Amino acid sequence: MSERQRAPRERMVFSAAQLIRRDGVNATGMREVAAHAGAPRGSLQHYFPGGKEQLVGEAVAWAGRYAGNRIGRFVEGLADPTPSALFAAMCAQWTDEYERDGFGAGCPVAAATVDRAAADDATRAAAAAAFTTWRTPLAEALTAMGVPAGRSAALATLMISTLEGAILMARAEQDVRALTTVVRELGPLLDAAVTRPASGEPGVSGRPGPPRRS
Amino acid sequence: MSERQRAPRERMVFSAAQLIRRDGVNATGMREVAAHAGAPRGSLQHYFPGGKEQLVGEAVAWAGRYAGNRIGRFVEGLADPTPSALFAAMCAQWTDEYERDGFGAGCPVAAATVDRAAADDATRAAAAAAFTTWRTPLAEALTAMGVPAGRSAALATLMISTLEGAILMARAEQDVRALTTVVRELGPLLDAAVTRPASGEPGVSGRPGPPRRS
DNA sequence: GCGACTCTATGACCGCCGTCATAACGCCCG
DNA sequence: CGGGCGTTATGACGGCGGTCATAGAGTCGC
Repeated sequence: MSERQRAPRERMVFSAAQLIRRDGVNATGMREVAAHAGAPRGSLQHYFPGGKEQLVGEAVAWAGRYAGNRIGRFVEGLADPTPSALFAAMCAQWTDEYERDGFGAGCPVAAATVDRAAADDATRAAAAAAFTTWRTPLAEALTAMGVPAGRSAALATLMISTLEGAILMARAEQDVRALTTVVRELGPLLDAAVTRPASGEPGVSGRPGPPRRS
Repeated sequence: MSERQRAPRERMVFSAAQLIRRDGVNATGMREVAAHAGAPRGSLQHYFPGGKEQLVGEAVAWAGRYAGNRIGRFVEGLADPTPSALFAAMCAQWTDEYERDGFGAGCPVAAATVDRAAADDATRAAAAAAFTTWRTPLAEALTAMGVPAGRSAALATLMISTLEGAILMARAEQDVRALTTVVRELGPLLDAAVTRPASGEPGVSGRPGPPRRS
């Protein structure tokens, strides 16, 4: 159970997330996950004695962590740390993927919610937790950008909701139009929520600094 | 039940939409649809020789038409015909359902997209068409409310994207918080897009002055 | 009565699913 | 060398999936 090995079990979780992203939870078979991860079939019941529910749950949790971590990296990479620029970066990750690799995959958390919210409460809760681990650092980033603390959580919810819906529409239409549209339309509203000149850069807060304009 | 004899086929489409809404496309069986509709199993291949793909396609199309028709009825029922009020009505349909019947079901078009976008292009196209039959009357309603014609389609896309994402989050969290939040946060932006005092809205006389608040 | 047609009814086929049972392998420890 | 244990390897089982094939009911014009 040490982390000396880089990939046996973890690769299966990652593969599960990828396949769920593409085909949904129900259409993703356990054997398929093992094959995709290049892992032996017998490892499934060894690493995931809780069966598919456990595997899906970990895949969803992984996706939530990934999305949450991306927030920090987005903020770091922004030349202009405004809410609209952050939202644009979040959406750009999807437009880039869609233009590069096609519209084959969506958000695994959305897939888990659609396929399992009614039937499997554990997976539903995992999806809710994933949304939280995504929303929390996003709200903190907004606060650091100058959005009032009471408003940040609401705007984070709005941003994630809009992005999720735009991903859905983009996939259905096989066109990034929805993603680019929501970026353009929602941006001004997000920036208008900034009331003070943006405190500390990512993570560290409390240090007042002048807003860097382009 | 007089309708019981009136609509054997239509009931199956409706039942399919309901079950897809709850469990997703893959988890919804043909036998289950027939049973839910109170229809004989043999009617499936009679009315839907195209198999599950046809049934799902018609269910998605039905959902799109339903959503599109709701727009008109929402506009008629609004005391104050503003974009934010329309968006609030659209979201209220979901909060009402969730508070009344629980979080058992989501949007069937979203479910079809998640489950079938990668594997079944016909269903994916049906989902895209459903989004269009939903977005078109919405954009027209916005234009009638005074939103510039060039802006209406973009705002309609934004509204539907946000609503779809909020539905997703609400289901995962089993809490209407996401829905109420996006209504509150997005409303001002929508109303700010109104530039002229609402032209010919369906059946109601125009009001003087730009609409403010809701 | 009698086709013709629409609809219903049922059973079988084949395949994939998740899970379980069981056994072998690989390697370090004693 | 001989266990012990984490891991891998197969095979079987029961169930459900969509679809096909075929035959039965009901009804209507003639």
